[in-house]
Amino acid sequence: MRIVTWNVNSIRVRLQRVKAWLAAEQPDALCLQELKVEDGAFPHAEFEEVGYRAVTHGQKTYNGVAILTKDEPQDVVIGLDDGVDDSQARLIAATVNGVRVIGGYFPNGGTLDSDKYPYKLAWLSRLRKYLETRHNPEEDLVLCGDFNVAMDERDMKNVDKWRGGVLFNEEVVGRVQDLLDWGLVDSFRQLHEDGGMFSWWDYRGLSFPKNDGLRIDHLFITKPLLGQLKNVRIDRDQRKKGACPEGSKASDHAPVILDLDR
DNA sequence: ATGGTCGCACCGCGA
Repeated sequence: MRIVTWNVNSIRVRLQRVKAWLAAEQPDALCLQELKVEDGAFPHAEFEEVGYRAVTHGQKTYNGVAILTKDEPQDVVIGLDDGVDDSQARLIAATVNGVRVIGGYFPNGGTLDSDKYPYKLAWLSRLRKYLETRHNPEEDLVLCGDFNVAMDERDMKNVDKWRGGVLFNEEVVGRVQDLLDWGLVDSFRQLHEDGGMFSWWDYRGLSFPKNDGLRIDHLFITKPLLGQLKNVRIDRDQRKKGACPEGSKASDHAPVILDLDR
């Protein structure tokens, strides 16, 4: 079974690339972030052409998440659904072939002194509560997405550039560690002790050619899935411009691919 | 040469 997370930075701009990638890689579940489109304008028919259906939680201009599957997803839950007044579409969950898949576009946080930063901290705490109230660590569960948090100095090239910022500081690492402490394991780290492998490179400043990246896109799994953990890899080629004009532009994130023995 | 980007939507904001 193959489960993937990919921040596509606009599904409309990335449509041809994602379609071609789906046809080639055939994941069982693809979690998408930053759709930047309302649900009514999501290109369902395009994905049906390559054998996928989608459940979406979109909004205009910003954010937006979806799960694409071959088989019908079960028990779809939209958002954190915790009673908090929150207009930002950042979470979607569904059971796919017996695995609970939760895909999130975690808040970036802006800067430490912006009002977006406390929202990020609160959102991370709300997600921990979500796991506590709806799930238990004995389930077969994958929490994946663009976490906008790097967990370790190995997961960035230029530590001095990022340390203390919104993507890598004691506070946000602690909040994501709280998610792990609920009963999750970083599947990528489980199989790759070495660093230097990244999932996001800023569009600015020639970050990708310099490989000035961060590993902020994660697939966390519960312990019952550890025994089925086969492979995790980052498809770095998808950060590169493609050959065909229509699908040439790349997202600033690469897909991260989890393969389970099941 | 010490900068350098995207996407959206409307020219500024978010990343």
